[in-house]
Amino acid sequence: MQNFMNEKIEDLQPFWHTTSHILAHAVKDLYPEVKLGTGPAIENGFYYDFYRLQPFTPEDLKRIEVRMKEIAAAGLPMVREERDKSEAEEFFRKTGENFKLEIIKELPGDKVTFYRQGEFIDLCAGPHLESTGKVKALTLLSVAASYWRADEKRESMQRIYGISFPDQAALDEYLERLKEIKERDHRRLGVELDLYSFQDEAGPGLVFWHPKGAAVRHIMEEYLIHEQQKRGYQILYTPHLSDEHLWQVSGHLDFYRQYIFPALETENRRLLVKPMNCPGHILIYKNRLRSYRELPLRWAEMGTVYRLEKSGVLHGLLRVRGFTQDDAHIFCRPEDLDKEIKDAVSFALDVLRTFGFAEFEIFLSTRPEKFVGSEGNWERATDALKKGVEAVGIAYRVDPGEGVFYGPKIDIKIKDALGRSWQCSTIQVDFNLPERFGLSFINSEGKEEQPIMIHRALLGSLERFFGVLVEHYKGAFPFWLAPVQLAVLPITEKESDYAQKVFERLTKDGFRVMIDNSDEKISKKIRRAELEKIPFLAILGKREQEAGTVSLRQHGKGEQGVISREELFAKLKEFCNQTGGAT
RNA sequence: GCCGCCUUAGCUCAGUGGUAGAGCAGGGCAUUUGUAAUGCUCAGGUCGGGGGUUCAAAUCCCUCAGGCGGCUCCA
Repeated sequence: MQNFMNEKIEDLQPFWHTTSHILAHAVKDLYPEVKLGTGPAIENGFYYDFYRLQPFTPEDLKRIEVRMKEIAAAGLPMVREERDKSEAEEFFRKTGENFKLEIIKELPGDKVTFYRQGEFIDLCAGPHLESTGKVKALTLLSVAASYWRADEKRESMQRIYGISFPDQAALDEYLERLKEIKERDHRRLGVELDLYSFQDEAGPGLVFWHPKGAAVRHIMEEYLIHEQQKRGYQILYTPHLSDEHLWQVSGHLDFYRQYIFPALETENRRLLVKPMNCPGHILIYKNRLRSYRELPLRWAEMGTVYRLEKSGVLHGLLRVRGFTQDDAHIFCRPEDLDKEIKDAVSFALDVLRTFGFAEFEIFLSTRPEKFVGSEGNWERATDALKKGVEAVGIAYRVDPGEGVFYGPKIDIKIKDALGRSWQCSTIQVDFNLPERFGLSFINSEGKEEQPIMIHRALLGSLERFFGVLVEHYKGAFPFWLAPVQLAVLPITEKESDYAQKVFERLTKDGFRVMIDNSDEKISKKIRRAELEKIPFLAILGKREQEAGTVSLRQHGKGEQGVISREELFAKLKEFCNQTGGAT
């Protein structure tokens, strides 16, 4: 989950922190045997970690919440107390709080601070509210496991999450937002709108695109391919399997092994399913001698890759095991780098805007501690990236040392309709692979020179981006993307011939149209089509048939009046060209 | 992968030891309808798979799979 009203978060931190103490207080009251971990404020609320053998049940949470409300209502003052470390250690030894003891031992200095509210005392640096009474509205949200000190070898704690506010209205607003997030969840909408599925029989993290989801994906792909071709990219296809040797040369077997599916043994080879597209593109590059005259080469592939993600991290379409990247690799001369980067950045933004996103966060990640290539090259590449970002006129942030070992990169995140951000585009300079594969071209002096390689994905993974789109539009895709753009709804059987005529004409014109010939009342047909979030409905009754018109209805907007068929075709044509935020 | 929870009809969910239920969706019939749910009727489940306890298991236990919430991870 992302920030809830950015501007408020800082103010609410002590607030949430205090509520986490109230949580711990309540838990100790009700379950004295529980041992306390830590309980900070987080981006959206707070949590507290507890060590307890039995899991907390939903009923437990209810009891705890009731007790918390009592503690809050009691208006206990939060008293800060300074203690000698030895005294504090003695205290926690007596109370058996071994996790607190562990923390104290690692704290610098010989004083520590406690916060006391009524009978409850906790080791804490603060700051806190002056009284528990400030917390007027609170709720517990969930309980989940966590490792003590985030170490999977240590004790498993139970982490209780909650949130609180100074008034009930703010809490209600927050819960409303949670509800909204749930309603937009692409996993729910994927089922409701029959877009895609996962199949137990096939395995986790593998996407089955149903006709409607596939229709959207196909439009996305066609659009991307077309835009790339307009910008001098060429399309490649590379095999899904290739010899293990290739992955040894690329280095993936060394540092990416845990994500590669086990090898397929065939005859005298061991084949790996590709987790990346780059080595394949490189083989094509190396297939013959390259001249500086043909650079830059911009090679793109809708490249489907498979990565063995741990089962616990899979999440709908956002984290899968098989996905398709809108991948491209640009091989260029060092002197072309600036232009190629600049073009790639503005290309990425164009594409993201087309899909309806208007707000971006751009990150420039620079050289990490461990790196390959020369410092001079890194500097030049980082400089090129910087210029590329500056050219598009959007503020960006530098993440020092966050680059990958093989080169600096630019990441672009989009903000969706709820203000949540999602990582999409990435533009990375690579000093590693050209070296490993010994790439070269013949320069104008007839000498061999190493090309610079840029990895670039615009949407990232089609699956993931599709999931984000579903949530962004709440399943109501804009006209140009909608799997069904218009539904023809005859009012009675008597209009079915006319309806068929309209349906066929629109279909022939290339629109994605369905016709509802079911034996239902028109209001039922409309309801069904509205629930499917079809952008336009053409309702045809006796009057329309006689006049050769259609009664048009737009999703979410209701009746749009009666228009002629020609007007309808013209209108739909126009809508086709409306990308970006338009419906 | 780890911890916890969950898995009953296509979907959403009742049913806690005595051999399965509702609404929606689907099929059929009637109805021919004017902008978000016409009525009647039928069909649909080896209760996620396997094993165990018991006279008897959707229900209790074990195990596997999948999902969910987190943790960790996401060069």
